[in-house]
Amino acid sequence: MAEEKMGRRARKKQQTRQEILDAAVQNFAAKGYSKTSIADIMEQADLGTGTFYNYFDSKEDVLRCLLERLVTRVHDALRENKAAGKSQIELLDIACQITAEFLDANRFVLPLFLSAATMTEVREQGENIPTPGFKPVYKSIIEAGQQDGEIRTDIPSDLIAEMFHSIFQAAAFSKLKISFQENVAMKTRLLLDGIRKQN
Amino acid sequence: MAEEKMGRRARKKQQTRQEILDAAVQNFAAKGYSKTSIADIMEQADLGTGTFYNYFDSKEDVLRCLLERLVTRVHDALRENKAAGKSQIELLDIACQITAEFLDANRFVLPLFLSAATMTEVREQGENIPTPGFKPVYKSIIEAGQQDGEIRTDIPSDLIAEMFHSIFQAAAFSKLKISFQENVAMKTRLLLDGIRKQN
Amino acid sequence: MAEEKMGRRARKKQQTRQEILDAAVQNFAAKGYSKTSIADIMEQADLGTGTFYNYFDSKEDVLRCLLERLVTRVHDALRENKAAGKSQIELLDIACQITAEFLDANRFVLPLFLSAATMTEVREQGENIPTPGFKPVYKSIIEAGQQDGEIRTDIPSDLIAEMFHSIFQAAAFSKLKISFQENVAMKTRLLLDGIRKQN
Amino acid sequence: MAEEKMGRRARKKQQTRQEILDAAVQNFAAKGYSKTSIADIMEQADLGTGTFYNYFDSKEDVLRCLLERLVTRVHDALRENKAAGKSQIELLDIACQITAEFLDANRFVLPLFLSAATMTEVREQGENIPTPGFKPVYKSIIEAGQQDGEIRTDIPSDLIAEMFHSIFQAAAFSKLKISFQENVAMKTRLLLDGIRKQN
DNA sequence: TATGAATGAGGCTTCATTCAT
DNA sequence: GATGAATGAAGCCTCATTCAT
Repeated sequence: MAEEKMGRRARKKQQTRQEILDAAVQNFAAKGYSKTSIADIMEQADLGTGTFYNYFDSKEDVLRCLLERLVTRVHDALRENKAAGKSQIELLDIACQITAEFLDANRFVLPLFLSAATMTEVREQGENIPTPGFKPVYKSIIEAGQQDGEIRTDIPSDLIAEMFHSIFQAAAFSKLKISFQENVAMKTRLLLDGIRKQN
Repeated sequence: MAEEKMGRRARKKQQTRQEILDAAVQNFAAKGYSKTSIADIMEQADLGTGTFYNYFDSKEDVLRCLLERLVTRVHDALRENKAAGKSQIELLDIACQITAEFLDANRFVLPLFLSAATMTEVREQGENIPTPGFKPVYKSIIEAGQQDGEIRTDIPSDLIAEMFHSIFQAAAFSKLKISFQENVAMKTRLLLDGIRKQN
Repeated sequence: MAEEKMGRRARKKQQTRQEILDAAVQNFAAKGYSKTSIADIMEQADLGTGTFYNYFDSKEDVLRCLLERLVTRVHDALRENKAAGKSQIELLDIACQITAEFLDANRFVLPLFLSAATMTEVREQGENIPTPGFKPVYKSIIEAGQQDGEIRTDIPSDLIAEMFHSIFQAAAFSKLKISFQENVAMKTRLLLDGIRKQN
Repeated sequence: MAEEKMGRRARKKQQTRQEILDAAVQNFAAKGYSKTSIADIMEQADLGTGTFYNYFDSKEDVLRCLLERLVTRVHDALRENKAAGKSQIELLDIACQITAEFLDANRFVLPLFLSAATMTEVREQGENIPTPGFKPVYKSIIEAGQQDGEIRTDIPSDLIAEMFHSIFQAAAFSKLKISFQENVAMKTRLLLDGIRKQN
């Protein structure tokens, strides 16, 4: 890692940046993105307002960072688990589980995720914020499953991937009194049964 | 209907109100809720800014109206179609179709629907704006299906209803190049297959 | 009186005007002048907003009317009582009593009276709203008293008149738990003792 | 004093705050409280509009500050002068003189003082803005005088204190062409003669 | 005469961003 | 790098006033 090579200076900088991100996350989670001001964030971080701009370009920049971070971590976690020779359906199940675990521990980003689309400039319909690589992970597993004959092929892989994506949305806003992870687990079961190739 | 009895004055008033709603809808659809100012709306409606407040209490009030209207219409449309003696699964299919049609014609409200949660005060996680009766419609059909033995009972009806709800979210943000209604149709197929009781 | 000669038309008009004044008075008394909108007044009067302008030029016009009315009535009441051959000091006492009675029954105008100065355009320092004839009444009695040798002459009559005026202000804002009229009575006693010519 | 210990930054901040207060005072004096906008104040202060909110919560907050400041200063000035063994009547005379001097140098606050009642919500009749300690000072001198047998006891001290208070109001709005301080002096003489115990 | 919808100027307030220290 | 005062555009909302019916 580069971290070890960084001087004290650079390490301190990283740390401050992290503190700002943490503060942002807490505020976003508590009040929502648009109701959170940069002053709010920096006060929480116990830093001067102006300092913000030494680390980020804008409030939106923070959001972008948070989302990227989320995606990256999920992506990595999944890659590790794809190793063993499980069936694709099993892999999807595991993927959902890992994602759920991560989101459960970082619940706040999901609202961000969802609101991302609405809070910024006009984008091409349904384009919202990039979130590079979140759906692709799922998509690639699904396509492998379709080639293996495990998964139905009458529905495009993209579309199925979107359904997996929506599981987390649906669970995030669920009114049910079960845990987030259980919630995701049950929804995953429904979906897995729906996509399994019928003989 | 009262409409016939209304004087010219009242009719004009209704019409203006509608024009404002339309203008709001166009702006919300184009720029999102929070990026739309009341001035934007009223300029689009070709009315003075202050006139807005002869019809609505606040921007949030407009949103509330739009959502209510959406829910009411969908609800009504569904009730009409529940008449014939179709199976519950078939009913769900029809319900999704009708909802999709409505949303397709009123696409803009879906972003609203989603962003509703984030634009106001903090609410209990997943509470967002009431949207009375949207999910309940689906839930009641599902429960009927569970009693008839058509639909699996190992997953709570609420949770299944949430998945139906999320179909529309997922379709709204879809990046695929197929039509919204087709998109919903395919996702519905996946879900219906997933909830069907296995023999 | 002209009232008897007025046709039904004119009588109705007078009555409407009065209703508006009453409504204004109630609102001013309850919320203060600047927090009262013309819409408030006209709603209270159960009339359309626009109707206001058939009777008054502006909100300030209403205030002017109310003050004029107050002054006129007090003035008249005093004139009637000045008849009998009382001493000037006694007359002043009576004058205060009548004024207090009137103000007690029309309490709301006093705040108006006081705020009048601040709520309108810039006026020469201490000019505020005309209030024609309120102080003059007192002043003329005082001057008569000075000529009769009842009242001290080392203080200008104007200045004494102002002190009488201020009695009502002081009583209006009094925090004491006695009645307004008693309050005025005691303050009057102080002042009368202060202006009496010492032998 | 903390002032000496303040850094340059803090000192500048205090100064800016003062400049805003001064600008407010000038505007209030010229146009009255409610006709003065925050933009007016800040333009006079040659600062951006938004800057106002770095120093005050609202326009009403400014008013509160000004009144507090007035009261505090008068209070202090009086305390110093109470030292020497003057009679209570003499003390009252001095008190009026000092107050008049202060108000003469800060004329603007008097209109504030008076208009305070009308510019905010309805308050209990005669409650207006706190103005803590203005009347109490006078009241305590009066009560001492009553105990010493200098001042008449048939009128409550509160009520007499209110009369002293009203002297400044009456003088502020006076139409006479004499100076404010002379005006107060004469009115004070009237009142002192009125409250003196008759043998 | 009565109406009340329409108006738009103007008030208050928030906040992302800059910049001198 | 850190600071936080200053900024001013922009948003929301109120309201006296007009005018067509």
